[in-house]
Amino acid sequence: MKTNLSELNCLERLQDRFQYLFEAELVKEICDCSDLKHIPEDTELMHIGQTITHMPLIISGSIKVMTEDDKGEELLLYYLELGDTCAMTLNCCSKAAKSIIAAITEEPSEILFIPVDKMEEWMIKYSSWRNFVMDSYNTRLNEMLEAIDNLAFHNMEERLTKYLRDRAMVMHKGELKTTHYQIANDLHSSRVVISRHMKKLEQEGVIKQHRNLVEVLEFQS
DNA sequence: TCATTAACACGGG
DNA sequence: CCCGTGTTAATGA
Repeated sequence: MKTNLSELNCLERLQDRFQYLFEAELVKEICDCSDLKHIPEDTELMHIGQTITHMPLIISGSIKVMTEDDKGEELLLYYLELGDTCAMTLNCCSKAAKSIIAAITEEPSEILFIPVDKMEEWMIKYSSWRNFVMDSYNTRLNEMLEAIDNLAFHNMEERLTKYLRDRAMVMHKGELKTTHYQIANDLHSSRVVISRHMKKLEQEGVIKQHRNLVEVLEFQS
């Protein structure tokens, strides 16, 4: 049976996505005080230094979370998908904290924005919310460790392969609409190096290349 | 040895 | 013509 999600209202959509995660009253409360937004792809939701006022909850689509060095060079940390939230926003309830990461939509996404001052209240009120926040911390910490591991122990070719597979996984398809330059930017590398490794990966049969398109071959969701 | 930067050629839209 | 891609040469870590 197919459900046309775009015709459901906010409460129904929340129940559809989170009924097994949150108590019914919490779902209702989330619905009452938060804002569901449709965001086009490649939109910067948050930049470094921006004050955090809302926490995002991903209903559909995906977001890439990047860090930045002092020269403004970027590095991909991890992706956020359905049901994920950004752990960086979780520790700043009622404080005017500033973001240390940038968040950009990878594809058109629907995101629920929850005011941060609700977080503390719900932490006390709902055990499902506490568990959700704890799980998010855990998941994000593991992903950060994985990102560090990648940087420290793997060369560019391994990083590139992992990057392509991860990205195909997030998009749920093997075709990635991207350019060598964008990949170089995400991996904090140069296009020359990416072009060289991409060529090699193509010869090895890992990927197939077209202009503005990369096919990740041995991809499985 | 491998990454980066700059520079150039080629081809498609 | 502009952009994405392939390649080389020089330099650095």
